[in-house]
Amino acid sequence: MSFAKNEHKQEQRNKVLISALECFASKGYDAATMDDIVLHSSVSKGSIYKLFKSKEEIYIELMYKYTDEFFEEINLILAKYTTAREKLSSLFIEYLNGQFDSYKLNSFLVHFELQLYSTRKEQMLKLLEERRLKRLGIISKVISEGIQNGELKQTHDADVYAEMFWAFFDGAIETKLVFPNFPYEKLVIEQRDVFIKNLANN
Amino acid sequence: MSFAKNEHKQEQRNKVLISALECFASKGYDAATMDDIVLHSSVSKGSIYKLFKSKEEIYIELMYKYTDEFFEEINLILAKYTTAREKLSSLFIEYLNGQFDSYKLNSFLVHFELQLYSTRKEQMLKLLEERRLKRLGIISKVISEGIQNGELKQTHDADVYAEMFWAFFDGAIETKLVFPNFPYEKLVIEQRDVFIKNLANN
Amino acid sequence: MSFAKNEHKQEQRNKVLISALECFASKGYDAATMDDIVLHSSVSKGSIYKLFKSKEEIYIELMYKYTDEFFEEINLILAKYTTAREKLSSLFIEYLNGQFDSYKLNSFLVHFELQLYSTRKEQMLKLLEERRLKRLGIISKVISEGIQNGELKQTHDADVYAEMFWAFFDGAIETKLVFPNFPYEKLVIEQRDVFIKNLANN
Amino acid sequence: MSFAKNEHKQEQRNKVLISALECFASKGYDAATMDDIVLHSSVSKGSIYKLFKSKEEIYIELMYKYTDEFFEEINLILAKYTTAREKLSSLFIEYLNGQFDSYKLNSFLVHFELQLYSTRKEQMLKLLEERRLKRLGIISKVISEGIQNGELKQTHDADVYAEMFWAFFDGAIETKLVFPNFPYEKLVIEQRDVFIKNLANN
DNA sequence: AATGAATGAGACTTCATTCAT
DNA sequence: TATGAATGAAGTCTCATTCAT
Repeated sequence: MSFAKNEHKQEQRNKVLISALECFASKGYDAATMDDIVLHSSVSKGSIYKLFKSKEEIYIELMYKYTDEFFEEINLILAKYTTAREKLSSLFIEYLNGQFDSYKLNSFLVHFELQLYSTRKEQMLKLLEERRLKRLGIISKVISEGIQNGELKQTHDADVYAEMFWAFFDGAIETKLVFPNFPYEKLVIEQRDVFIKNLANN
Repeated sequence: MSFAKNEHKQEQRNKVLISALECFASKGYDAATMDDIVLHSSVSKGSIYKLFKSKEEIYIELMYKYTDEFFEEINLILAKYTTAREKLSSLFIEYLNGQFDSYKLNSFLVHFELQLYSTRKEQMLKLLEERRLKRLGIISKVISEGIQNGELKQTHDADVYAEMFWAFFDGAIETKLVFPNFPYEKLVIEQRDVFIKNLANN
Repeated sequence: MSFAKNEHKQEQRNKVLISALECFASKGYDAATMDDIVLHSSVSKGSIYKLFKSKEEIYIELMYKYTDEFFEEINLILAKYTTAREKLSSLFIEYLNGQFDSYKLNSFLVHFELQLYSTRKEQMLKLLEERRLKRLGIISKVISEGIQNGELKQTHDADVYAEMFWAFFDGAIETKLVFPNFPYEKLVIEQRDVFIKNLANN
Repeated sequence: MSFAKNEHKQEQRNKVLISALECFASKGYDAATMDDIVLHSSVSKGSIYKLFKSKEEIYIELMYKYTDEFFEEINLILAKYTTAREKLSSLFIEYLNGQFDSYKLNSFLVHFELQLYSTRKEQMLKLLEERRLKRLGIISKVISEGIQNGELKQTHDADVYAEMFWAFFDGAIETKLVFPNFPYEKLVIEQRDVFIKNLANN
């Protein structure tokens, strides 16, 4: 396949994925139909099935896309800072301050649903487990480094605090997705202070 | 309707709800069919439709059931203790220590999915919002009382901490549901300590 | 069976038939359910099935009832008059002047539907054919007698005019049933004049 | 959509409509199933539901088709003649002489049933009312013109006679549909003579 | 290569009839 | 005898996927 052709294919795939994300977000994975995606993406059904094996494959690809973007953003932020406290603080503020655009909101929503969906799909679960550990590792590493350089308390278990970091965000973001009145930003600020104060070597 | 008949009807409803919970948990709401529920509950299709208007009504009833049981358990625990610290601590330990039986796990799973599903159903959302505020109020009240009697720091906002309380659990329980390896119990212990230490007056 | 019991049975049957007529009229035979009839008649389902073999049997019984009442009314009117002209005229005016109560309207509606329905039920068709010929004979006889006693023109065929008599009414009543604006009464008056003038000897 | 595709679609729609007409005629609207229509038309269920929104929509479309064909035939006949008497006479003879093929018989049968069915569907009733008035207008106009040019008696009300015209046909055709022995043709001839003689200026 | 018409399995739901109480 | 809960066959409609053009 020539380069140009391959590029076209990638564009098409992206068009489909972006449309699918909106369809899945607005109707749910099951309720969204391939026709919805065809309409929304302006890519014909035949072409979609050339690009993706099935509706479920689109779902899975969306997960990859979400994951890639997720790590990219996280790493981008972390690279800007040097101390553990700055890194953690900036994640709270820069990435997760809740000023999400609709694309990001949809991504989160669809991702949460997919995670529960994957409960029944061993294969998907494995992929998600990997991503979970990777996500954990990133924060764990930041904390470990902070501990090693004396910034953070030695008494704390980096892994456990990394889990706590994400548990909070998962819960808070999901709540925000479902309940628009949820005071997400206020919570994030408070949690940041509590979290860092707890870890910090005063 | 006589008492005996009404009781029978309640039993049947319960049978269906319990079966539906398992079906929804093991396949997902959309993928689970009425035939699945018929098979699992040994209640005929016609009878199920006499008991419930639609598949979705079963889903909603399940939410009510879950909510009722949830508040019942929480209140039972809180009634056993007097100080705010004991109350909070016992919630972490007694209710949420993660020794969940399969019924409870299924309830959580189905409830999380329903919550995301309800994103697209205004009416369901209202009910969930009510429940959310009620759940919030329970913890908020415990914290407020602790603040008033000097047990907890006056500087903290009871509502914000109540939100943090639940955000953590939502995130942790969901993670536990999806990833069996997730060290839920260890996390809960740690979070309890951090949470209470943060709130407590020295 | 004792007399009292038998009478009770007849009463029950009547209750069911009257209710079924309203249900069939308001929803159509197919759309009306046995539960509708149960509700409307306050006769339990078990009892209805003791009284009638099936829903269709109720339909058929309704036809018998309609037919009996039809002939009774017609004969009552005819008995009051002596000349052919008076008899015909009075049928136009007394029986068919369109001041139908809702019971009669329902009877007509259900009867028309049943007639078309019976197209596919050989057995019912036979019964209807009999009734049709009987109905025809009544008018035919009136006309024949009028011809014989010189009241009406000898050149006319009594059977053909009898058919015309009923064809008009069938068409007019059906139209009236469907279209409330249809000027039924005006038409009946005019048709009476035309019909009788045509038959009458000067 | 290209012309060829659109044409194909029209053909398919027609295939389905013709099959549905036969199914509705032979079993009745309610008793006829979509599977019957699928089998009879050799158009798959999915395709039928692409072509028509629901079973009822097929019914309604059938009404439109019937109506269109009805007016086309009537107008074709009327266009061939000039005098009112000829026009009326030709309608009796050419259109309504009863030499109906099975397609026309089915159309009449289904149409009569639909008319009664529409009693409970306000929207359908409106459409039928329009058609009724249009049908009335055609005959009314013929008679009015005959009156104006002195062919027909001035004393008669064109509208009333137009109503009588159709009432007779409705009754006669319905009777013919149900009872094959009904002497429809003989009746039409007689009715024509009576009807025209009554109107004609000797 | 791209399209979208065609397919038909399978979903939810209804309701005439039966039968245990 | 009278009841109405229980049944499950059968209905309408949807939609992921295929394939001829």
